[in-house]
Amino acid sequence: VTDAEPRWLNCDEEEAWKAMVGLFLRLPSSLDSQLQRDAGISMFDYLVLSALSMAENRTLRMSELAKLTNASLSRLSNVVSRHEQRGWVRRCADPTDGRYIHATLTDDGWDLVVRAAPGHVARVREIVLDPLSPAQIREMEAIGKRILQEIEAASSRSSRT
Amino acid sequence: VTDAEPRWLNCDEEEAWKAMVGLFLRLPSSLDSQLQRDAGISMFDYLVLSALSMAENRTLRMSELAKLTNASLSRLSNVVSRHEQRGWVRRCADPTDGRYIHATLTDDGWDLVVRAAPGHVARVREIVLDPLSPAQIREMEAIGKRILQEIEAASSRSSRT
DNA sequence: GAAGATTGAATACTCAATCTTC
DNA sequence: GAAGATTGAGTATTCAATCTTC
Repeated sequence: VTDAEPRWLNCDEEEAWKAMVGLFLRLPSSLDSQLQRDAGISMFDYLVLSALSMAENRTLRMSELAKLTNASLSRLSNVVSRHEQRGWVRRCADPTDGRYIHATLTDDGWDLVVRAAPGHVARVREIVLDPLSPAQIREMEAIGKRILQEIEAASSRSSRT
Repeated sequence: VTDAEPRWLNCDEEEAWKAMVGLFLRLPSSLDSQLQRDAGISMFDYLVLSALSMAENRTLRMSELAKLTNASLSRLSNVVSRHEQRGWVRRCADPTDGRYIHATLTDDGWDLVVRAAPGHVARVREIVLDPLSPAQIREMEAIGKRILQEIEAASSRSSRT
């Protein structure tokens, strides 16, 4: 919030940014449409269920699950409610501290993840991993982590108001 | 859709993919929240208005605008309806071919873009461009374009059914 | 009939307000 | 009172169906 003339993007920056914007507008829908067609769930549904499938006892606290899936607690809560209604997940309070809620993947939920995983991984390989060189894959990781770190910093700056 | 054992991700791929997923789940909300706070619009609203602001006569066909903003025609149509109600955009049929609809940025829409741009660009610099080296910015462009190309290919494969 | 565009219904997301447990 | 979690209202997105114009 300064009055100085903003530093507009130069040509290279502009191009790179446009590619990035295109990516995060198109990649999610591309992954969603494969999963929706083949398993009837969204990418975010898959993230939630697969995070549970890899957890000890197929169980995680809601707040842990939210961190793992990059979601707000509110969004996660809504999504898990739907999952519970469809019988994929069960929730119950932590006996040692009632504030924590444990979400557990049911057998039906497990079966769904097992059925959905191969097609999802194949699509991720097809459009992301296989077209890139190993060096590019490493570079993508570095770039992604660097930006995530800044997002984290920016959001904690604005939250301590 | 093959029965062969799927090629699961190795460690490096897993890490890189997780970073990418985190990125496209968090980056949009980070950009949205800055624009929402400072200008009362979403990132996608900004993309639409700013695309018009850079077009000849501040005017584009709906279908062109959809391509530029990576949106479906249906999503764009809904968004532009709202923009029209707020007086930021006007639509009228192409006199030479009534199937085409021209969307034109109004003076109010222009003012909004002008007001919103500096803060948005500053946020993009802050969390994306400035933390990366010039080489990384070039690499990000290459990676983004490569993946977009595959997404394009995959979607045209599935549409010619 | 095909391309461009819109509509409406179903679904999902966001934000602020609320509730519970410690 | 603060952390964890949920709720509901308002808004946005998606998908299929429809409408127009050529």
